[in-house]
Amino acid sequence: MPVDDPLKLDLQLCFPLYAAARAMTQAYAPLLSKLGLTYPQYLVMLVLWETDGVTVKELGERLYLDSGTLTPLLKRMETQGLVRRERSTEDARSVHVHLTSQGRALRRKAVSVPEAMACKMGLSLEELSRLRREVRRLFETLSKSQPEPTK
Amino acid sequence: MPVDDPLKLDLQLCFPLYAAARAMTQAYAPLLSKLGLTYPQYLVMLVLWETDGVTVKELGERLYLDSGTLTPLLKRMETQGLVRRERSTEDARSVHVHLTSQGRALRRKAVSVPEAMACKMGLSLEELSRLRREVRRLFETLSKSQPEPTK
DNA sequence: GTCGAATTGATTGCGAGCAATTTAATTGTG
DNA sequence: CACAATTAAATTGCTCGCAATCAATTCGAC
Repeated sequence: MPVDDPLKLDLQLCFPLYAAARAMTQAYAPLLSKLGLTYPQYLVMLVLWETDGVTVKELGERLYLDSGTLTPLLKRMETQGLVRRERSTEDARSVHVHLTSQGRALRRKAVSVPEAMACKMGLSLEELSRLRREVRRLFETLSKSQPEPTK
Repeated sequence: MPVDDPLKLDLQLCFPLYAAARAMTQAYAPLLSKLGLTYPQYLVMLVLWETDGVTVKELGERLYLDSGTLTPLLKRMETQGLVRRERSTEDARSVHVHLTSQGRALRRKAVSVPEAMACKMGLSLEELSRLRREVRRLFETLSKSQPEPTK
């Protein structure tokens, strides 16, 4: 098998990306479990702490997740007492997600999470921001390569 | 809410990483579905094309996946006729995974995948290799921050 | 105003991921 | 040899993630 085997080189970027993303959620786990959250649930809370009362659709647009993922996830969070789901009165198709007082209160326990993670990643601020920019660019390119059906 | 809110900054590296990894597997999907593979299954095939007959444990070490993920995945691949699972004769605890002739043949259809993906990612070779190095470093740091129980 | 198209969530079904436990086999220690 | 500790897979149970489909609602052209 040649050294420059394309099926070997292929393990180069995509696989590390895949492995790093999983390692990242695993690194979050011990921090978030103290808050009773998983990583995707934490992402939902980040959006809600910033903008309470968004619809499921808006949540999906911000997190790039669809209702098939969000609906059951939000139901679990509702059972936990972190959020309330309310169907809109103006447009009965949409559902708004509101923080409960418990959900708002959880924010105070979450403020230490980002620093703890930054520490675990062991990158300088410049490295972190450069890597972020590059990964985001890759994400955008990949997103566009998945052409949504032009209506 | 202050502009430098840590819970806002937090969306900066981890979330793009998480989103990019998902976008990446979605970009693979149309290419791999022609081969009847999912992305994790493709990873298993990459290892087997390189080293046929590895054990489940070795597969797990290379892909950072445990038997809880691999066992059902390999069973599906066995049902598809791509691999054969055989319990070792020397050590009946371990299971070796072998390619079938069909699994070996699939390699020819897979050789075009890496280039197609490289195209979708739209990065130069230098960008690609730099990003790979950085993501891999991040992965290694994160892995170490998850101390395996020292026995 | 009415009817067809579009939009929003919910549902279903399946394939990962992973923690925790279980089972079976092997190793090491006395 | 005996038996405790270790190891490798498998199993269980839960949470994503997403494609495909469905139901309810709203929009828009007429």
